[in-house]
Amino acid sequence: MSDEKAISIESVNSSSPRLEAVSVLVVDGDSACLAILSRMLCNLGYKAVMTAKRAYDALSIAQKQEDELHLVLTEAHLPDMDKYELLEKMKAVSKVPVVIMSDDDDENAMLGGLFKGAVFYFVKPLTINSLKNLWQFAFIKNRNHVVIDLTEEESSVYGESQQENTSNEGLESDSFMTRDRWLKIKKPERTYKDEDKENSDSTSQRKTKIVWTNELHKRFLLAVRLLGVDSAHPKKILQQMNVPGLRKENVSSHLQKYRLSLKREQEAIMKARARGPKKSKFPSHQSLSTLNFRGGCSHTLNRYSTSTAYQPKRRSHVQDLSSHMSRPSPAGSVRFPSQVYSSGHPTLGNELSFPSMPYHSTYKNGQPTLYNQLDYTNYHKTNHIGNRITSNKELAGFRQVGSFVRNSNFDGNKNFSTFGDHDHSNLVVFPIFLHNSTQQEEQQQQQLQPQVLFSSPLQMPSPPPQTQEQQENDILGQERQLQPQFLPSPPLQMPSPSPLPAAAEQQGEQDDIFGLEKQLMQSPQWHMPSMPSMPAAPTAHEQEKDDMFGIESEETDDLFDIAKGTTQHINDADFVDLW
DNA sequence: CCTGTAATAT
DNA sequence: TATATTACAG
Repeated sequence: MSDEKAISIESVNSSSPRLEAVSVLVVDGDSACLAILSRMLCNLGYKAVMTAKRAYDALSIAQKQEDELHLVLTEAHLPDMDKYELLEKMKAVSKVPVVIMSDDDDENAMLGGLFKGAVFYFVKPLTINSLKNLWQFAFIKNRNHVVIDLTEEESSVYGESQQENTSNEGLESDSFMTRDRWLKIKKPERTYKDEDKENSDSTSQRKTKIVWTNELHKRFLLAVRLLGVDSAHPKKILQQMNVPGLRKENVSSHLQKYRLSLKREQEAIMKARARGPKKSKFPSHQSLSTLNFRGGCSHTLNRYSTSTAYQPKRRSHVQDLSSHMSRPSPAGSVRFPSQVYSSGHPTLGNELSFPSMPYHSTYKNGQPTLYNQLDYTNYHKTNHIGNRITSNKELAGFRQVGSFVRNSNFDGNKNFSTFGDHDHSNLVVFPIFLHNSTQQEEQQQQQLQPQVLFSSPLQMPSPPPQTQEQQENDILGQERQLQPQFLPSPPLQMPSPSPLPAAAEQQGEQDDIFGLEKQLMQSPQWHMPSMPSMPAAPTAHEQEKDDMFGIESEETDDLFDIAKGTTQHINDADFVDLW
């Protein structure tokens, strides 16, 4: 392995064979620079060097040559587009990695560029070595990364060891970043061995933990439904969900849990029904939820906990579900107390009514079952710094069911704050930005690329606390505005018109569901870049915590996580355009 | 290789 | 607790 490494390093110094396979598009408004750069690149042996003086040219080239183009090297300031605008538009057109070069060595500028999707930011003047090594970025293309490990000093602030997240890719001084990144960026190929040596973390480090917010869960459910049971496998689901940063393992894990919850519900229902049809119906939301969460019946369901171990047939539930899942619309829609964010997000209340389970009536043995109607009472919300997480009943229930069953000694009065994760280690909260752009930019984008707003997850370096704050103010400021999902009017990015009127929640969801499905189909890539940290400011909105308690403590936890940069969260904001 | 499941780790 | 990871069986 060390051989391997030696070789790659060497190849960087001399002309690399890989370099010869890489074609580059150089974009610079300055003809002279353009000429020089392209000349240099040519001389270095790059496979092909194209040039563009204007951003639009670059875009069209990228679009036409998507397969042929491996890398874009662009000046930050182009005559026909604003700073970084090309980056964003480029994302819509091609996945080609973009490297920025600029005179501006301001950290904020750099971060901004990276945050907008650049894979690297060169501060001019570029050296010949830089160009020689440039090819490496071409290999980033298919990297389905996200990752961001933020880290460092922060943890020490909290007295935690940082051995874990040493692999920060991020925020470092230019030179440091350059070197470090280059080492990392190299194709994983078979160099993992030596990585092992350098940063033991990178290999074995636990992946960032995502938080299954209700939104994400809904996304998940939609995906499952859209796919139909037969193909509702992790991979497909993942694909369908289209949430950058979400990994198959996440989905698998969630799916596993989801199924478990379904199964248990089924069993619970069956049990109940067998017991006494009279009161065991669970037709109303409360009954079951209460049951579950209040722990009233813990004993009742208790047995399932043990059964988990070895149940002859598990497939069965899954199969069962299938029938449900494939059923498009519920008979009697579940009526959740229209839950509206105090934030004033009108449609979210509606979303919540999305059945998490198989739909309402199912025929089992010829008998309609209504178990699907159950709702979960444990409505609660969590505030994370800047991101509000609202658990919907389903999700909560979904979660709760599992936990409930597991805990035989369930305390009826206990608060179940399912979202608070007290594990400070590696929790990741993905804030979801609207495409990493301001609303205005967003609109511009829409005009140009109404439907395809593709953007890839960005790596967000995490600077030390104080600095970070400042930087954020400048760089992330824009995004932050989007954070609170109090967007006045959901910027719909898809053709599909009419955002669901708030009134919708009063009609059956069926229509909505379909509508949503459609929208979902066309759209959406989610954006969940990881965020270094969120100022507490947005949190100010003490929206409605009318539901659950135990929020405060969670907040605190999240603060820690976020401060450490290890928390990612999925923000509701991105749902705006979906619902 | 991909799934689903269970067990276990964090 | 919730989620991740791993091992293993199909």
